[in-house]
Amino acid sequence: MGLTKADIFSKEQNRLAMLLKALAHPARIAILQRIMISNTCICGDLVGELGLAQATISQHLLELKSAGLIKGSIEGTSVCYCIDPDTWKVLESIIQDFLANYKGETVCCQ
Amino acid sequence: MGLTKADIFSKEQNRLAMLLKALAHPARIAILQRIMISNTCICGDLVGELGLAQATISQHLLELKSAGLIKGSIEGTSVCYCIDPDTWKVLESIIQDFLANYKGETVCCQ
DNA sequence: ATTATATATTGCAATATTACGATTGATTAT
DNA sequence: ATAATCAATCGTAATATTGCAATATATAAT
Repeated sequence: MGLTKADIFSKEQNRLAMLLKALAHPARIAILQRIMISNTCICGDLVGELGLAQATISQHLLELKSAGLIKGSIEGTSVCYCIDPDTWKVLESIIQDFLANYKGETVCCQ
Repeated sequence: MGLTKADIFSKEQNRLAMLLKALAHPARIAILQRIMISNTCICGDLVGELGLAQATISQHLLELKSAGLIKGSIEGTSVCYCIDPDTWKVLESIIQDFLANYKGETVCCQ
């Protein structure tokens, strides 16, 4: 069907999956790294740096924005993007919580 | 096209995106949580616990296995799954590295 | 050998994602 | 006003994902 049955999972499971999905593309990883490494907003530098068409990058930016991971502000003729600190904190927190469930190697399955 | 241009990104970016993609579904989150919370391998308990058909769960398990996140061993007529500790360590490490790029709130984009 | 049980695979339909060219909209410079 | 620049949106094609019924496979029990 191609349609996730979101209703049978918890709010937290859906939220984590949604955020991870937004991250789960090399172009979006690259965009976020570029923003974070600059430690500032970046304005339009992305096209040309990544080897993707302008429309494609705009689409990836929209996905990151829809997930709440970044926010953009119009700066003259270009648009500046930066990490949305609120969502980013949530992301860090729920990823930590998820990974913390792992208690280390087990002695089964040998 | 629907085909990611993996060749224009770094090995690390592709690897992180691949692992996050394997995680980025509420059913697979739920499966991993179930395995981790048991702190042992789990054998066939998944069908019935999640509200998905057996074929669907089998498919999600295959995706987790293909990404290297879990491994399975045949135990009589059922199959036991557990976290693959090697890949899991890599996952924790590269997620930490990725998140560590964030230097905190900036003063731009106001 | 036959049956029961558990998981994997196949085939299919519905929907989502990725990518890009072309176009549009908005702002700045001339 | 006009042109230039930048980013968003639209339309489209190719491919991927999600989900399940049906079937196949493999082991255990009778």
